[in-house]
Amino acid sequence: MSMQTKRLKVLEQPCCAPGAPPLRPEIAEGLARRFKALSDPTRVAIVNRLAGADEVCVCDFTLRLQLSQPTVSHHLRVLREAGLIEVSRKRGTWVFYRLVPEAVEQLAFALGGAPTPEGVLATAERTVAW
Amino acid sequence: MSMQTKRLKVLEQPCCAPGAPPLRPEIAEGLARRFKALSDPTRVAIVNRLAGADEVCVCDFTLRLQLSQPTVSHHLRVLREAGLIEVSRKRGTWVFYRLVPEAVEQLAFALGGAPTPEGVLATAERTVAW
DNA sequence: CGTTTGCATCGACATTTATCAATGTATCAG
DNA sequence: CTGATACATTGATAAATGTCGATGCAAACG
Repeated sequence: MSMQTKRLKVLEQPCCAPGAPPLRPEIAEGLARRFKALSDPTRVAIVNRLAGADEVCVCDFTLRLQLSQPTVSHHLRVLREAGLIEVSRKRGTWVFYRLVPEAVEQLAFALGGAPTPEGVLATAERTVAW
Repeated sequence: MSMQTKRLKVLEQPCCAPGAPPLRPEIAEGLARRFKALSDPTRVAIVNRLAGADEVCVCDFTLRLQLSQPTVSHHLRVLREAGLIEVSRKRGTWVFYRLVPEAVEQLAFALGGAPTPEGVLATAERTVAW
């Protein structure tokens, strides 16, 4: 057993979909902390970009996003400390980040989303009937 | 055709699950705005309570939450303006709020959660295998 | 009518947050 | 070793946010 024990600190129960059971305060706090990591458009864009690739170089973000390099670094830190992303690799002076799919899944599950079969996909043909 | 045309302003595509397509900036902003509504423990607790009942009186929140009445009213306003909750009924001086399930589903879907068949349930036996 | 009750709004305040310039720190190229 | 590059950290600042007391307002009660 290599040190690969997956730690899942918080929240494995739905909270916000109809029928959800009452939440203990600390669970609500943990959820709020993760939602806060996604409460900024730049960070949503970062997560979205990471969702479309295996890993992305920080330099990619500093190029695309119209923000200073420290600001980008700040947003990456917030997402990292929320457990939504992690450093996947360092090559020379480059740093690559990747998504932590389990963390995103937990949030989706908390919101009542059924666990996706493969954790992948969910294409756009669910363009909603309304 | 009664006035029941459902308006779904924003975001009907996944954003943050592996394989998600690139997001237009305004979509990322709309998502961030809704996540921000859930970025506070009190508001998560409110949504959670609303998820467990058809409707809940404001007086119920002011009693349970350890906060002043104006503060509770503030949080309800934030959630309401985010489209996550709405006033369901007014009886005398009482005001009742209810969840807007479609709004929560949208967020779950954006995070890669498969659309729940009935919009209900998602029990706790998905206590994760880890 | 006046009073009470439940909730919203306003004004004030302390804390947090997003942002940038400046600086620190590895890593690579010469 | 020297310089350059990529990223992180620090410090500062303006804006946003959570909180509360005071006030406003509409509905019910007497």
